[in-house]
Amino acid sequence: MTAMTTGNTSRADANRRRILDVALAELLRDPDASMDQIARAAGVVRRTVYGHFPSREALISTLVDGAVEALAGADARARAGVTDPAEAVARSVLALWPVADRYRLLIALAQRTVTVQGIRERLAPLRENKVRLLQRGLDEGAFSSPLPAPALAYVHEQMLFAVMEAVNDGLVAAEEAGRSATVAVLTAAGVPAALAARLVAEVS
Amino acid sequence: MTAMTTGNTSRADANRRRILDVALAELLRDPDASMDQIARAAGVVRRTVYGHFPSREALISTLVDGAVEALAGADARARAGVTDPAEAVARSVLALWPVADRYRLLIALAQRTVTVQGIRERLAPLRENKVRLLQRGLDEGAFSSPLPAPALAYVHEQMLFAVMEAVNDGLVAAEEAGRSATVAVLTAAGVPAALAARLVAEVS
DNA sequence: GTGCAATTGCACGCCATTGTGCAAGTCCCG
DNA sequence: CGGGACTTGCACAATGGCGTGCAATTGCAC
Repeated sequence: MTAMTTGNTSRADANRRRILDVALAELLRDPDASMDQIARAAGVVRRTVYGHFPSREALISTLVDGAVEALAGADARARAGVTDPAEAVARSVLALWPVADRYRLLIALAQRTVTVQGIRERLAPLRENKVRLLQRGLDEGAFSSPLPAPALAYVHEQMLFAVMEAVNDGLVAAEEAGRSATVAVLTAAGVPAALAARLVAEVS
Repeated sequence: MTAMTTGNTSRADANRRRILDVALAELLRDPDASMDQIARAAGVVRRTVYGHFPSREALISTLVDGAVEALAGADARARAGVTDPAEAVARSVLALWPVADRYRLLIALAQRTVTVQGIRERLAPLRENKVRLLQRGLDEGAFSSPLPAPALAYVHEQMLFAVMEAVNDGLVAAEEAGRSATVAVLTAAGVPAALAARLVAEVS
């Protein structure tokens, strides 16, 4: 059992992956889900989870690492070589949307003050990129808001969360959600609604 | 001790009030704050809290009741006799802002799936009013959004939460926050930024 | 000042959860 | 068909929270 650290059997690998997958879903449903709930949902006994992850903290931390990597990657790829702030935001949000949806749990966890050490910290670089982009847009007059760029970044994040909730509650169609959210975010940044809609239509 | 239910001594009343106040602050800092944390913060022993509230649930429920009442009252008063949708939203948000800030804990609690029975339910009437207002604005062309009115309501709520966070983190000045948040909300609803700013300046 | 309500300071019992230990299984690779 | 990696099924100790009981104490009001 201690040898699981080498973890190279197919069975063990599959289990580990499934535990992570299920944990994501389960923690999304309830951020306080116990190890037992997660284990059962993964079709495994609690003891087995501890074979793969030394602690609850470690399990969540692994989840966070994966999420941060996926988010940062998607954002970087989407914005590569784009100079227009509005278009950059549009591409970024469109690309981030599915990833953020999958890892939505993080947003929920990051909102709670008491959680895994440093979720916010690990997301900070990503956020800083966004703040810089927004600042540039405000400076160039592409955006317009009474809020300073960092606050606007908060607002954008929360807006995504809100739209995800709306999808969850059946208020918005899943296929449309990404585009709608992007238009909404641009609009909130002061881009005229018509322009935002056109831009998103072109880009996606 | 059982007689505390009649609760008419000034001392008991003061304590009860202080417990509620402190609980609000403490639960805001950490939604999972224990009864002991709350009691200590209120300068009282845990046992005393149970003298005033039969359970943790009851304590929070009392908090929720107060919040819902305050919010509903402020909203109704602010919108009385206002017909223009944009102006109604502006007045509503401006009036709701300080109350929502005080009871911000609720938003945090309402976001968590597992909490006190029916926070969402008790806030539902307030939300429905807002949805109707947004719908009317969309119909009349005052607002513009790819999101349906109920989803837009979610977005507005989350935006307020985001701005409160921004204030908390020192990104926005507290005195400006209410107006800024209102402009941001109107902008997100598709009201041109300049118009939103002017409207808020007139109204506040 | 005295009396009564309120508060305190223990004492419980209960329950959920976390993390570990260990022996007996099970599965699959070679 | 072995044999080693993985899993299971207990059992355990340690926290830590909730809600309650009761005797002793405090403090306000009258």
